[in-house]
Amino acid sequence: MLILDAARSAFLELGLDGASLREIAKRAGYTPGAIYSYFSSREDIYAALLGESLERLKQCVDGAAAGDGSPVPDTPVAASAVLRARALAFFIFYRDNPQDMDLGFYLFNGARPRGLTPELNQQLNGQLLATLRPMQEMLAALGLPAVEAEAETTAIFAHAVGLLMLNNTGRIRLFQQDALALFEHYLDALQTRLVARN
Amino acid sequence: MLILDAARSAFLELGLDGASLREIAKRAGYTPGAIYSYFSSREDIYAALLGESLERLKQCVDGAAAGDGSPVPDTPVAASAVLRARALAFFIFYRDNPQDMDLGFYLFNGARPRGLTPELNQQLNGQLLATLRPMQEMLAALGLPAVEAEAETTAIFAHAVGLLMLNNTGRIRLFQQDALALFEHYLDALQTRLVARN
Amino acid sequence: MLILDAARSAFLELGLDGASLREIAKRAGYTPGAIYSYFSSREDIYAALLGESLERLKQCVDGAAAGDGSPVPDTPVAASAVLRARALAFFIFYRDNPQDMDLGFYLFNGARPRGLTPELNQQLNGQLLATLRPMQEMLAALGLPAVEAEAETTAIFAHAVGLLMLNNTGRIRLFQQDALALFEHYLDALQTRLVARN
Amino acid sequence: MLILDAARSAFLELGLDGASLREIAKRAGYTPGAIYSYFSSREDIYAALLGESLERLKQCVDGAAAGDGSPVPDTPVAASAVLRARALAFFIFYRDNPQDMDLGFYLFNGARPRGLTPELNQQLNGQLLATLRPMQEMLAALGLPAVEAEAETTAIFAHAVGLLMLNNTGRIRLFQQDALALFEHYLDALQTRLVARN
DNA sequence: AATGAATGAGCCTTCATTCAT
DNA sequence: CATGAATGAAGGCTCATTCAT
Repeated sequence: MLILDAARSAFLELGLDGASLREIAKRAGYTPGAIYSYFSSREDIYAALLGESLERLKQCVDGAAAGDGSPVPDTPVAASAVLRARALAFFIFYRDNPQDMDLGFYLFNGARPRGLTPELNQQLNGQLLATLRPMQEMLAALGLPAVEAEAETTAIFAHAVGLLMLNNTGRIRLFQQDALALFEHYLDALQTRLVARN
Repeated sequence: MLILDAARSAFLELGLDGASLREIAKRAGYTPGAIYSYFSSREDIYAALLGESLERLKQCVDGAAAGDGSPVPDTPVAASAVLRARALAFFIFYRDNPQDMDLGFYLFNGARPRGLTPELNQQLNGQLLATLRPMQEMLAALGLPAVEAEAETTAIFAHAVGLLMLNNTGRIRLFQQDALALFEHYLDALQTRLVARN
Repeated sequence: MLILDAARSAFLELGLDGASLREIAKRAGYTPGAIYSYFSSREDIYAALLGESLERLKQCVDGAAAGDGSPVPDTPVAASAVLRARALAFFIFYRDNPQDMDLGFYLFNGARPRGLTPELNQQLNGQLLATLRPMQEMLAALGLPAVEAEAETTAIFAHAVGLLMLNNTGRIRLFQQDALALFEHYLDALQTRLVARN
Repeated sequence: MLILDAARSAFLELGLDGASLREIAKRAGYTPGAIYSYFSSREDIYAALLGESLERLKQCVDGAAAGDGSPVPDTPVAASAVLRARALAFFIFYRDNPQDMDLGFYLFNGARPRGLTPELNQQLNGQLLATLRPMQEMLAALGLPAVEAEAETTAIFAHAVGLLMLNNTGRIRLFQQDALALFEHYLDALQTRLVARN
C-alpha cells in the first residue's frame, strides 16, 4: 500500500525521529490530512509497519529451513540443523534490517505499548510468537520438555536481541567482537548442551 | 546537584521524550535559560546522567564481590563465584533501574552518538568497559585465553542486555519466563562449560 | 496576501529586528506555525517581501518615462530626459520607502545571502538588474559603448545608494544637505559629461 | 583596552550578530557581568568601537597626504592631489575594513541612533565630520565657495559609501565592475569639473 | 572590579492532529 | 477520499541584563 511504502522508506532512511507523519505523507504523495483516512494515528502506521516487518521476519525464518526436503525433520541431527538455521535467519534478519528492531522496541515499550490498542498489541505479539514457535518445536523435537523448550527459545531470542543491540548501536566495537560469530558460538554451546542431555 | 536530580526524576517519570529541557528546568526550580550555565545542551545533561548511572553501576558490580575477604580469588571456585556475583549485580542493577538502560541506549546510538562529543563518548565507553573488565579478569583467572575471555564477557553482557530488554519492555511475559531465572540458567551453563574445559 | 501585508507592516513599524515570525503571525491573525504553510522560513518571507518591493520599484522606474509618447526616444535630448526621469524615480522610490532599502541590504549580504537559496538570490538579482537595464540602454542610446554604459549605470546606482544611506540614516543632516538636490546635481554633471563627449 | 580588543576581534570575525556581549566577555577573559563595570550597555561598547574606528579612519585619511612636504598645498595641482589622496584613503579604509562600515551604519540608524546617548551620538558625528573636513578644505582651496565645497564633500562621501555598499555586499559583481576603478573614475570627473570652473 | 548564577523574554521551527470544504 | 489551512503546544536555545556576593 502506498502509505506503508512511503512510511517504510522514510523509516529506513530517516529513522524513527525522521519518519514524521508529514514526511510519510510527502513521500506517499498525500497531504498530511489524507493519511487519517487510512490510519487513525501515527502510531497506527508504525504498528502496521511493524506487522509487515514481523511478517517478513516470519517468512525469512520459516524459509531458512525450507532447503531440506522434509518439512518435519525426523532425526536429532536434522532437527538441530533446522533450529540453527532458523535462529541464524532470525539473527541475520535484524542484523541486516536494524530499523525493524528499532520499530519493535519503540512500539513494545512498557506494559501498555505506545498508543497501541490492546488488540493491535496482541496481534503483534502473536506474530512474534508465531515466528519463534518453530524453534520451540525443534527444541521439543530434540527432547526438551515443553517448559524447558519455551525457556530455551526465550534465551535464544534474548541472546540474539542482546547481540543485535550491541551490534546495531555500534557498541560491540568496544569489545572488538563480531556479533554473528558470537551468536554462532552461543548456538554451538547450546547444541553441545542438548547433546549432553541425551 | 540540583539540575541532575531534576533531570533524573523527570527522566524516571516521563522517559526520554518527557524529560525536556523545560521540564528539567521546571523541576529544578529554574528557568530554561539557567540550565545553560551548567550544561551546554540537553544532550550534555543526558551524558552527565549516564555518566552518573555508569558510576553507580560500577560501584554496584564492584561491591558485589566485596563480601569475601580476598580481593583476588585464588581458587577456580572462588573466581567462579566472584564472576557470578558480578554478573548478577550487573543484571539486577538494570532490572531494577530500567531507565538507566534506556538512557544508555539512547545516547549510545550510531557511530557518533547523539549530540555527544567524541570525548564524552569515549569517556562513557570507558566507564562501561571499566565495569565489565573485572568479569573479564575472572574469566582469565579461570583459565580462558585473553581473546576468549573478552568474547565471553561480551556474550554475558549481551545475554544480560537481551533479557533485560525483554523484561523491561514486558515482552518476556509473552514467554511466561522470569528474566533473572533465565540469566542464572545462562550463568550455570557457562560455568559448566568452563569446568568442562579444564 | 495577508501574511505579506502583515510582514510589510511589521517591517515598516519595527524594522528588521522587530519583524519576527511571531510578530508577523500575530499581525496576520495567525499562530506562528501557520506561517509555515506559506513560507518555509522567516527569510523566505523577507525574500518575498523584497521581490515585491523590487517589482514596485521597477514599475515606478519604468513608469517614470512613460509620459512622453514614444517608447524609444529618438533624440539625444529625449534619451537624456528619460534617463534622468528614471534615475530620479529610482531615487525617490527609496527615499520615500527607506525600509525597502534596508530589506535589500539585509538580504543581499555576503556571497551567499542570508538564508536565501541560490535560486532566490539569482531571481532577486535579476529583478534588480531588470530595473536598472533601461537606464543602461539610455546611456547606450546616448552614444556610450556598452562597457561604459554599464559602468556609468553602476555609478548612478551607487551614487543614489550612497545618498540614500546618508539620508535614511539621518547622517546627511550633518552636512546640511538635501539628498535629492545632490542627486540632481550628480545627474547634471553626468549630463554635461555626456554632452561634452559628443 | 582589553574589552575593546575583544570586541573588535569578535566583531571582525563574527560580524555584528556574532559579537554578542557574551562572546566579547569570553574573549576578554571576563564574565558577562564584569563588562558592565566598564560599559553600561552593549551599544555602548559598539559606540566605543565606532569611536576607535573613526579615529583610525581619520589617521588613515590625514596620513594619506602627509607624503609631500608642505601641510598646506599652495597650488591647485597640489590641492587636487591631496584631495584625491584623501578621498582614496577614505575609500580604501572601508573597502579593506568592511566591518567598520557595518558598525557605523548599525549605530547611525534613524534619527535617534540605537541606544546612543545624544552626547555619544554628537561625539561620533563630530569625529566623522573632522575626518571629512580636510577634503572640504581642499575643495575650498581649489576655489569652491564654502557652500559648494560642503556639498561636493558630501557627494564624494556619498559616492564612496554607495560604491562600498555595493562592494561589501558583493552586489557590485552583478555589474562586473571594480569599485575602486569606479571611484577613481568619479574623482577624475570631479577634477575635470573643478578645472572647467576656473 | 568582578563573579556567576539567574531572569525573562524572545527566537525560529516542528509536530500530530483537526476540520471545513 | 482528499485537501490545505490552521491549531496549539512544545521543542532547544540565545540573549542583554541584573544583582547578591
